[in-house]
Amino acid sequence: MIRVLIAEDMHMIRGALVALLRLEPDIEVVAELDRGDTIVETALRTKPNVAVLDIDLPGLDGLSAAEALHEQLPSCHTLVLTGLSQPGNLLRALKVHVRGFLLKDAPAPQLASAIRLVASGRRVLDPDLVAAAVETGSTPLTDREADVLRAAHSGLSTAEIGDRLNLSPATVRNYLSNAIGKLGAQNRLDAIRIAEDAGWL
Amino acid sequence: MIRVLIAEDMHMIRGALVALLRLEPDIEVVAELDRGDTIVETALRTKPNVAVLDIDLPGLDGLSAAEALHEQLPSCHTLVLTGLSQPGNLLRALKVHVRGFLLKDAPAPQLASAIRLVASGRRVLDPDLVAAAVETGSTPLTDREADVLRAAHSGLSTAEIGDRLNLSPATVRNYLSNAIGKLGAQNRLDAIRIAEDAGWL
DNA sequence: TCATTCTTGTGACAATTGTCATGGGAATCG
DNA sequence: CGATTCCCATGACAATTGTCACAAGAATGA
Repeated sequence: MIRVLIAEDMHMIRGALVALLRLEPDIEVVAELDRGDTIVETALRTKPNVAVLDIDLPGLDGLSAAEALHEQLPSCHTLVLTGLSQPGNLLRALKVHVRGFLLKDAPAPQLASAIRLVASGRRVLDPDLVAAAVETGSTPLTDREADVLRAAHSGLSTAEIGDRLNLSPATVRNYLSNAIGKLGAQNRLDAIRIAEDAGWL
Repeated sequence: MIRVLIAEDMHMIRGALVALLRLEPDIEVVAELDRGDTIVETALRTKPNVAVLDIDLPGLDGLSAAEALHEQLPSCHTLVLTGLSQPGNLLRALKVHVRGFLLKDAPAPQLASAIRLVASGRRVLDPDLVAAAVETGSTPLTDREADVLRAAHSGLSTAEIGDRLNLSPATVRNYLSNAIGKLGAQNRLDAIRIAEDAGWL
């Protein structure tokens, strides 16, 4: 029997996924969570073989949780289940020892089979996704550049970003200019779009 | 037996929702779709009592499909199932005679009960969502202002927006300035964020 | 018909944003 | 110990963006 922990913030989706898994005789859902910051403690208590994690979770994102989980409960392998195919996320996932990466757009039966494969120690990676991820590569942005872009993302002006990050407005503009250049964008809005689509944000 | 059509673009989610509904003895899923532009024809062929539609569908968005469906097959009532709670979408949904509006964040059992209520002619609306929708109201933007904001949304410069919409750059800036003012935003990025969150975009 | 709103445009001005050169301090890595 | 890369900052300049006043034609609706 494969013991599964599942973390997905939208209740109905989570319930539906659980219903899907209940149809499988060899799979048992031992924990359901709606946030990321309780994943490790719950896993330590319920000892799942596979953790199915959404990336976009409140509290702590799924990839950070996967990293902590790998350290504290190496016997539990992680399968990431995400909606958007942002290539940067796949690379980050591999770095934190995620064993499987599945899109919510994949055919429904693949969930159970991916869980079985991951449980048996194999990896589950869509070759097209891997190719796309390798092609786009990992982020060209420095930490600070990414910080500034994230702040700009919420519609703040240069001055406000400076306030929020304790930077001089001129420095903020420099970082944004760097980011715009590195991303091949035309302006900050364009840069935000590009970084977000790539999963670098 | 309640006949249900379900349209949701992410395959695994759709499959999971169907699995959830198969547990209900009085509900039968008669059609599964992954795009919006085939909803009406499929409904005319399969005669569902309830259409469960995601809003964000390729081909044709769920609300436009709901409108067409209401005209061509009035016996079929629509239940919208959406991820984000953009208040503007709820208002638009009511305008096109949608009978139920459910978030993917709602508890899983509510899907079946909402389907039963809608099938029996009742409405299913979360009071909190309705209140939020009434509070934010409908869009203050004119069609053109919304067009320009949408174009700006993809990171285009003023000149490019003008090219795309056949407007003088000065006119584009006027529209953006109007939109920024109406939305109480600080700049175009902020305006885009506000309009998007409200579901006005 | 008249008032109103929407669409489109101009020109001028102010404010913000993007670019570039330049510099110093901290950290990392051979 | 250098070399390199980040981080943070200035100042100056150019380009873009945001604001405002103003205007004319089209459409809508009372």
